[in-house]
Amino acid sequence: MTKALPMRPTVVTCDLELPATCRSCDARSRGVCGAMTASQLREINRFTVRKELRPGSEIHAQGEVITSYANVIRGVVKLTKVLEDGRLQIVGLQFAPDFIGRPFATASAVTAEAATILEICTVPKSMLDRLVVFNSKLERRLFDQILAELDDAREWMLMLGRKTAREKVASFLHLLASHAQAEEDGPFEFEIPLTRQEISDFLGLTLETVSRQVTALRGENIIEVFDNRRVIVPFASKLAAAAKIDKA
Amino acid sequence: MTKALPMRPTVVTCDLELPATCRSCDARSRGVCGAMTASQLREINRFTVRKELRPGSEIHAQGEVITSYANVIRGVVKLTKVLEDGRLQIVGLQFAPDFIGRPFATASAVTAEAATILEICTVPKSMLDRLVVFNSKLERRLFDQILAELDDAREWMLMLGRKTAREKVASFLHLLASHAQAEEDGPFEFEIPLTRQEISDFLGLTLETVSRQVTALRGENIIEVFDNRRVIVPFASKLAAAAKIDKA
DNA sequence: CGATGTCTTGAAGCAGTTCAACCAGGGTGG
DNA sequence: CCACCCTGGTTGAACTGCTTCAAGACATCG
Repeated sequence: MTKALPMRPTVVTCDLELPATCRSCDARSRGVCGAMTASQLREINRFTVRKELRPGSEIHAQGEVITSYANVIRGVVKLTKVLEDGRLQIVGLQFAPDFIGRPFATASAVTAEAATILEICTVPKSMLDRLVVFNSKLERRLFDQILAELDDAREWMLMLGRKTAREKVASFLHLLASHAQAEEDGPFEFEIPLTRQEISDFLGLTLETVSRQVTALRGENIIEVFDNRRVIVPFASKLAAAAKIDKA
Repeated sequence: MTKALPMRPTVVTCDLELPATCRSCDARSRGVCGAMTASQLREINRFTVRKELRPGSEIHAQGEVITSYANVIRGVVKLTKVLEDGRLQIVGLQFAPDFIGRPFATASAVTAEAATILEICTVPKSMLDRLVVFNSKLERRLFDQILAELDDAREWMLMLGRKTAREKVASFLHLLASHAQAEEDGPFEFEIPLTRQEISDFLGLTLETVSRQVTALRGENIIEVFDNRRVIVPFASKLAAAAKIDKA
């Protein structure tokens, strides 16, 4: 897999050798691309495609054959499952620089869809599958990502099965808050990337209940809300308490 | 993995070279041990410990440091998470020959506990962690197991968030049924390995609701029940319909 | 035999759903 | 520029599916 470069004997990693699109990309430092050498990135870069998607557009559907993977560059992806009668549940949310796609599987068990304006970097499945075989570091990164998704899924099972509507909404806001900034108890602000309907599909509630609980949390000064989407959390600890986050 | 003949000098895999305990073990054919050579199994076998646990005894607790992995030989393991006030949710069920333990993590995010009389084969974490580095086939098996657990977790998220009590109970019975036998629509029988309380902890219900729904399903001739634990399903398709199993 | 644990059944209560009305912002076109 | 509609959100009132509380059935066990 190592690829020789024009007139340079030693293989070294240098930003200048990186593809232009990779240089400033978050996926290289914190995502799966960080497991690849400059030469591998240059190789793979010839097949990657950057895409910008509008909210609601589908990346792949439940049951569909997967032909490519992708990395989230900017925006939020929602993973959903539906019953035949149309009942829908969001089973995962992915933020930059998360990896989209189930390694080794041919068909997807979930629908992946842009929740916000979304920028992704797609790569043909066959390409990455081949690379994984030789690059154990890359396989390990993918493994770590899936393990994190499993931990998240189980955390949400606890939320779905045992928390009240109020706790569910607080848990959701806490999740977004923890993505918006690192731990610390000062006041801070973030944007909700989902509609009330989508939040309810994530929490196993109705949109009316979500709306009522947001209003309730606002009434208790646990959050402030502007323009329906912008949230200010004066004390992260109060939000965490309302969410009954489990300390594992 | 190629299997060979007696009286040869080269290192090949032969049942006779296998540790006695491994010879008839299901984990070797269908579980992670299948990814190891006879010599690796002999090596690792010096550190493995077979244990028989009674229902309710703990394998490891939520937040506890993990020092060993294990394989389920016989029985059922439940993975649980609890909130501080004691509310509990089962977030995973493991059957033979599943692997117990989160690779690479130092602490467990869940409690693992015997749900039935349980036989497991434990191995020190450091031992297996070292082996994984050199055996990519083994890593791949672990990866596949985790991917299956993720798919299960998401399936259950849909159930927890969007199904009715009746559908939840039917889904649970369907899950057990599919473990008891392969697909086919004839009548068949299996045993429920959990108490009503545990079923409710799995489905996000109360034990009373579970009891009522079991009674209701029995009244509709979708299932027959003997001694509270033994179930006969006359038509698997009727159970699947009641469970609203999603076709992905 | 009482004691204990698991399960069932009944009746009352309530958290969250359902149905419906209304509000605010943002196009769009006459 | 205003009337119009459309989408997303809020709020109210009635309803209901599940929970809660309570009692009783059944089996096992010292």
